[in-house]
Amino acid sequence: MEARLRVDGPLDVTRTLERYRRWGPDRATCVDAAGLRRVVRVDGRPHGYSVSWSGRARPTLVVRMAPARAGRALDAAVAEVRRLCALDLDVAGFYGAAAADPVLRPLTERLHGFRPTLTPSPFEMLVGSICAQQVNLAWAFTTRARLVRRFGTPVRVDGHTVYAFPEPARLARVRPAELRRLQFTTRKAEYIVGLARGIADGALPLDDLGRQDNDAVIDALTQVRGLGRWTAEWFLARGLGRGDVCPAGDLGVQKAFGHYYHRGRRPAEQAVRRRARAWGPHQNLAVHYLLAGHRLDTAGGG
DNA sequence: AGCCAGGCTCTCG
DNA sequence: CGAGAGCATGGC
Repeated sequence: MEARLRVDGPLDVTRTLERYRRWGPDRATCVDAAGLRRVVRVDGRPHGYSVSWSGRARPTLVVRMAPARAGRALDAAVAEVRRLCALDLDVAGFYGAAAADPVLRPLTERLHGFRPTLTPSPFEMLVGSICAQQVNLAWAFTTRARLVRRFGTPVRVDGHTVYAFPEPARLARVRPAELRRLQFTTRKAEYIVGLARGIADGALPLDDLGRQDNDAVIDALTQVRGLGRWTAEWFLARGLGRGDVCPAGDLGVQKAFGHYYHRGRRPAEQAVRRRARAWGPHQNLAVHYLLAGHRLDTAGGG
């Protein structure tokens, strides 16, 4: 059972999904030369699926699922893939706006078809962000991977074991001491369990956030212990796919801006915010390209 | 050895 | 309010 995705606008799938293999194999979103494997939940039931693609500039994406699965599960998988590849973002519009910009234009040429990956579920996005708070990204990846293997649901897909990301209800009944054993800090353990409980008991209706404006989302998220503005802005950018967002407090963003606009000196958050605001609805993509360009220019660092 | 990593909370002045 | 300490660990 399979579905084909029509891609509107440029898409370099391999480069877009590269972040899922940068720090080693990701057990929730498995990307290798064969393609992508993941698990989608429908009514709480996990369904494994795989994605392959061909063609570079305008690839065709094929989503496959075991034939016994209901059509609804395949639809859900297709919806996930649309998010993972950010197929609904206005990349062409960004390229048009960037054409007049001496910094962005070369980046759009070097990184043609590159898109941010939008995390399939709000909970997965927020837990990933908590893992990444303050520590280097390699360590963030390590702790997140431990959490996925310890509490996720294993599913066999094409001969590989892929883990469905743990649901809030599962992490809600974890004792923080169990997360400490995975080398989460006491604080982060409390944040993750607290967040999971808030979602599981309905106090924090994450799925409603998609209908609220940016400021309302930031207000709602920053009321949750462990979620600050940095986390909320990345949630808007990489969770909800909002275009008019710049996580200006992010260290990597500041270093990238410093590289391109301040002779290598890291600018203050407000300076980043001011510059980004001029890009209006394209801030998210502009930031994404600056981060990636900086990574290329510094040979994998930053 | 000591400082830094894609922060956040809590406590003080 | 704004500043500063503390968090826990890996990498350089």
